[in-house]
Amino acid sequence: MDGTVGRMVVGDLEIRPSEYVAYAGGRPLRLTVRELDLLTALAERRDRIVSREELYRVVWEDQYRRTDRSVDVYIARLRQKLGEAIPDREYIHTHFGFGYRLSSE
Amino acid sequence: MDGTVGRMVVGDLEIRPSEYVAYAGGRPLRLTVRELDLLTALAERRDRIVSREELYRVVWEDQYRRTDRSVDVYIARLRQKLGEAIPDREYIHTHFGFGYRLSSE
DNA sequence: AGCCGCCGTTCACAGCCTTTTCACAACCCG
DNA sequence: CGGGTTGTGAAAAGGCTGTGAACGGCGGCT
Repeated sequence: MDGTVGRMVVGDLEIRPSEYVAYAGGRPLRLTVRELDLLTALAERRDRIVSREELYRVVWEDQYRRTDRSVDVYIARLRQKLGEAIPDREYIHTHFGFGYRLSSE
Repeated sequence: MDGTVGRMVVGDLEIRPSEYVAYAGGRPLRLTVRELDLLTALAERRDRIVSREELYRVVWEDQYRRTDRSVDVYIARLRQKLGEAIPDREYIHTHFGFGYRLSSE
C-alpha cells in the first residue's frame, strides 16, 4: 500500500504506517499486516463512509467480488482488538449497504 | 441513481449524494439508501411539484404502479427523520392528486 | 524432513436492518 | 356526505452483516 502518511491520530488511536505500528491509548496494538493496512486505509479516510469495494481495492490491491467477505472478517478482527484495547468506544461504524466509517469524535 | 450533484443545499438541509450523506442543521442524518435516494431526487427538483410516477421511476428505476405505496411510505419516513432533526419546519409538502414538493423557503 | 504456530481466506449460519406489502385511519375536495 | 387519495403503524419478505470455525500455506525451529 502506498500514499500513507507518517503518523495519523484518530481519537485515542495513533497509526504509523511507515513503521508498521499502531497504538491504542499509548499501548501498541498487536495487528497483522492486513489488519494494519485496513486500519490505515480507514484512518486515511476518517469520518467518510468508505465502500467495501474501495477498501478491498486499496488494501488487497485486487478487484472486489461481491461475495468476498474478507473485508467484513478483518473489520470484525479490528473491532475485537480495538475493543480490547479501548472499551466503551466504537471506532468503526457500519453503513448498511455501503461500507464502513472510522470516526474521530 | 445517477445524474447527482456533489452538494445540494435546501434550507438547513445539505445533501451530498456522492458521499452518501445528508446533514440537517449540520448534523448527519441517519438515512437508508432508499431514503437518501428519494431525498436526493426531491432536492434535485426543489420547489417543483414532482409526481409519484417520476419519483418512482427515478428512485426505484422501475415502472410505477398506481397501487404502489412505496413512495408514500418513504416520504413518511423522511418526514419523520427530518422532523426529528429540525422541528417546526415542513420541508416536504403534499400536492393532493399530484405528488410532492421539497421547498427551500 | 517433520512439527508448530501464525496468518489469510473461505464458509456457514444466525441475527440484524432494510424494503415491501398490507390494512385501516385520516384527509381532501367536489 | 361520498369517493378517491394520502398517512402511517405493523408485519412479512428479502438481503446484508457479524462472527466462529475450518482449511491451507508459509516460515521458523529442532
